Amino acid sequence: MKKYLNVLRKCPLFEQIEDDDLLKMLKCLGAKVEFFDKKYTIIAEGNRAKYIGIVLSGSAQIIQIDYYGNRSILGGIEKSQIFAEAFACADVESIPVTVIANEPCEIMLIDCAHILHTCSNHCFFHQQLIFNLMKDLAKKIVVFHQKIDIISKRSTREKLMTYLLMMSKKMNSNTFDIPFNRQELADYLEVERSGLSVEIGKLKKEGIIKNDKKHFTLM
Amino acid sequence: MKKYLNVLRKCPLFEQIEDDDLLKMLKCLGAKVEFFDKKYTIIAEGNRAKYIGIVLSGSAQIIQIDYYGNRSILGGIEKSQIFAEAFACADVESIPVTVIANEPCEIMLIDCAHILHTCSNHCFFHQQLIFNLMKDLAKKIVVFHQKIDIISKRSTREKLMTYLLMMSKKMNSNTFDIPFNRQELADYLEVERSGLSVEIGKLKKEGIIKNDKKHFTLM
DNA sequence: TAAAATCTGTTGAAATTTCAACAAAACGGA
DNA sequence: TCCGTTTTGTTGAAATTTCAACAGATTTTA
Repeated sequence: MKKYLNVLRKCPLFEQIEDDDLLKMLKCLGAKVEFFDKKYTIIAEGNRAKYIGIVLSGSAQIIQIDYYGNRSILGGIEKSQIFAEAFACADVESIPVTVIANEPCEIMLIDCAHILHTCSNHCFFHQQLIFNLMKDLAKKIVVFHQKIDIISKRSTREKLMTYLLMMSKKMNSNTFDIPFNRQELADYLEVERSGLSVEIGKLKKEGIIKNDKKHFTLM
Repeated sequence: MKKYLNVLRKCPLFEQIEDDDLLKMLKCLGAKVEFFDKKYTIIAEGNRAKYIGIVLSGSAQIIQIDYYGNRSILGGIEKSQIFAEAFACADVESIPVTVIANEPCEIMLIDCAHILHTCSNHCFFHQQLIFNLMKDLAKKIVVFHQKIDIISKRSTREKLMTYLLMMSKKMNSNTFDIPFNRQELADYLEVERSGLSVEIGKLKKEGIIKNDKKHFTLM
C-alpha cells in the first residue's frame, strides 16, 4: 500500500492521520485495491451499497440512466477523491447510480461497515476517520442544499440571481469570479445556454449586475 | 430531563441507546433546553452553525428568504425530529436558513463539537451517538440526491415519470400509493399543479400509467 | 343531510423556455 | 499573424409552462 501514500494523504477521509497510522488502519479496515480498465463498471446501479471507493489512479465517472435510456453524467471523480460513501453509510438496498472507469484506473474499496463499527483494537485514528467521514457527509449536504435552493426556482432569472447571491455571500464581496463558463453555468443551473445569455444581458441592461465573462458584480 | 424521555427515545439520534445511558449522556454533552414562543427565531440565518436542535414539544419550521424578500417554507420539524445537524457538523460559517417556532415549543440544543469529539469519559454510547448521526446525514444525502434527480429534469412529464419510477422501485411494485395530493406533488416536483394534472391525463390516455387519485400503476 | 370547504381537471391566453442556426468575439496553436 | 476551434450572444419559431378562472367531484362539518 505504501506506493499509494501520496494519493491517500490528499484524500479527505484520511485528513489528520499520520502515514504510519494510515497504513496500519488500511490493514485493519481490510482495504483492497482493484484495477479497472476503461469503461468498466466499478459500482453497478441496483446493487446494495457496501463499499466506499477511493480513486488511486486514473479517474471515474458517476452516471445515471433514466427511463428513456438516456445516460447523464452526474460528475467526475479524480485522484484522491472518494465516492459512494453516502450510499454505503446509509446502507441503501439499491444504489441509484453507476460508477465507471473513465480511463484505466486503480480503485481502493473499503467495506463501510468496517469504518462505522470501530475495530476491536480500538485504534485512536479510527475516531479521526469517522470524524472525517462525518465532515465529508455534512459538507456534501450543504452543497446539495445549495443546489436544490437554486434549481427549485422556476425561472432562469431567479436561478441565476440565487446563484449569484450565493456566490457573493460565499466570497464575501459583491464582485467575484465564477468557476464556470456559460455552458457549464447553464448546465449547473439546469437551464438553456441561450436563455441564460439573454437573461444575463437583461440584468446588465437593467443595471442589476455587471458582467464580463466569468466576472460578475452585483449592484 | 427525565420528562423528555418519551420524546427523546423516538429521536433518530438516540436510537439503540438505553434510557439510563441517554440521561447520563445528555449531561455529558451539556444539552440545554430552551423555550420559544410562537414565531420566535430558534436559529437565525447568517450565524455560525453550532448547535444541533431537537424538538421536544410543539413544532418548528425551516424557512428561507430570497433576494426579493419572499419567504418560502422548506419544511416542518415535528416532535422528536432533529434539525440543523448538517450545518453544525459541516461547521458552516453562515447558516442559509432560519428556524422559527411554529407554535410555543421546547427545543433541546446540543453543541455539535461535544458530539463529534468524544468525551474524556470515553462513554461507549457516545460511539453509538456518532454512528446514529452518521446514518442520519447519509440518509439525508440519499433523499437530497433523489430530489435533485427529479427536479433537474426539464419538463413536467420527465419530473413526474422520474418520481413515479423512483416510487415504484422503492415500493418494489408497479402499483403504489403516493404520499401527496396533487398540490403537494406539484410543489415537490416544482411544477404547476394545472400542468401536472394535464400531464397525468396525457400519460393515462397514452396508456403509460393508470391513476386514481393517490394510486398509481406503471404499465 | 345540506352546506361549506377543499381538491381536481380543464381551458385559453400570456409568458417563458427550448431549440436550431448563425455570426461575432476570443482563444490557441503553428 | 493567420487559421481553425471554441465560446458567447442573438434571433425567431415551436414547444412548454405559468397563470387565472371555473366547474365538477369529493370531503368535511354543522
